[in-house]
Amino acid sequence: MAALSADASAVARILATIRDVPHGAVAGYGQIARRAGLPGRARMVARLLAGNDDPTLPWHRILRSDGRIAFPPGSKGYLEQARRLRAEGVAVVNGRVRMPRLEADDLDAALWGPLGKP
DNA sequence: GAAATGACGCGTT
DNA sequence: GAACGCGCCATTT
Repeated sequence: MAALSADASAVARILATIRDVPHGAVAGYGQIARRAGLPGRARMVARLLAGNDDPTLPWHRILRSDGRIAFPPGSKGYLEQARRLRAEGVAVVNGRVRMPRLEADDLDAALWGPLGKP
């Protein structure tokens, strides 16, 4: 049937990219989308996580570009994500993660390797 | 087919 | 750094 959701290949790439984020590290929606070969589809990544059914998917490592938790402060998802991040050694203050800045730039290159650079 | 919605991003103020 | 506004993408009503 029918292609109900977005292309399965795109979804697979996104999920694979998320899974590639190592323990204790964080990444942004747009970052994931870009690495998955879907620039500008940050929202698609969010939608995927919203409907994700995979408990093994490290969704808690995905944050906004500002390094902030995407959930509204005080909500269940917010607390859950913050709790999980801290459990991995990630410092979360006021719903904001303290570190992406230094790694954000290096992250995609450092973890997954040089993409459009050198 | 138009309008509304949402785990987003970026530039401005 | 926070608040605002506009743009972008995909699904739903």
